[in-house]
Amino acid sequence: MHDRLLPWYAAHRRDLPWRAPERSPWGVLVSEVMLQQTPVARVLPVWERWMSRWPTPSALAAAPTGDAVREWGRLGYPRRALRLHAAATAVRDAHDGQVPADEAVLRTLPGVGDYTAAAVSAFAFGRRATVVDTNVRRVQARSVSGLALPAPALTRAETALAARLLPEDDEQTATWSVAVMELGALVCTARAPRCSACPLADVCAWRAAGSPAPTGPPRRGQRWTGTDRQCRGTLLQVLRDSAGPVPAHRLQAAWPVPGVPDEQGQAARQRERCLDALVAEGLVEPLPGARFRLPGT
DNA sequence: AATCCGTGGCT
DNA sequence: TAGCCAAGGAT
Repeated sequence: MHDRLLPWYAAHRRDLPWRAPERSPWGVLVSEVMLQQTPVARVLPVWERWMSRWPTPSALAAAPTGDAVREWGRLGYPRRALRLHAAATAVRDAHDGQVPADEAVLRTLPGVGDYTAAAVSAFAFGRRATVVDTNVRRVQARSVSGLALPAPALTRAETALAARLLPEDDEQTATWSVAVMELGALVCTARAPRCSACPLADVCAWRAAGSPAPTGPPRRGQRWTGTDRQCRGTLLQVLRDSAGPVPAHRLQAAWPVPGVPDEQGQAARQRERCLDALVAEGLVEPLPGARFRLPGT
């Protein structure tokens, strides 16, 4: 596989700023956190502004958390902004301001799980690490295991397979991992894979089996309308888009939104519950006089 | 282990 | 059009 995929990657790789030679480990960490469950196209402009404003972990750590939440914009999952700020603070206070290279140390940072720790160690420092994301899982499931899609949750076997597929040469492992991910992102996609453009097509176990349809239970979709997630997003958007403190009545006016049913005032209770949770999580700061704002802004 | 946590483009 | 899903993490 290596002699097929590595040349393909060299020819087709996207020139993303966090892959540029001059990017810092901090830039790589920021990109990996932003890319969690979020498409590249939406991350690009936010990453550029973020790195321009906060070129180092210490720079971010010196800013109010609310500034990070606002700069996060509409990337989604705004707790990631909070965790990235916390990670920057930990880097400043416990690691002399330098993003650590060791996977196990990275793993201790807020918002950094198994995937992100391996990715930063590999992509920012060139270390040997087993990087397993949804792209890697899908490419392996198809090309090696002959399955249309990977299992719902990451298995030990998948991690073991990813480790076994890494090139022996330590110098090549990071490039290999990003190449597998790039293939999953551009060719071996979840919905409509472009097998005719795939460098692995003639060795792919899934194709050899006749490209069978997915087996197992269909993924249950995430509801959205009327959920706490929609409510939280709506409340936070009001605060993001406001320069100063927001009176409670403006939040009350924002929820429920048109299209969301409000039986017996349940939407009002939901709004208060979500607002309380946002405050408890540190995404919103309550002020005297029934006003609210992004923390420290 | 299952669920929660945003957002918006794509088919 | 309404799901589907995108470089996961925390609990």
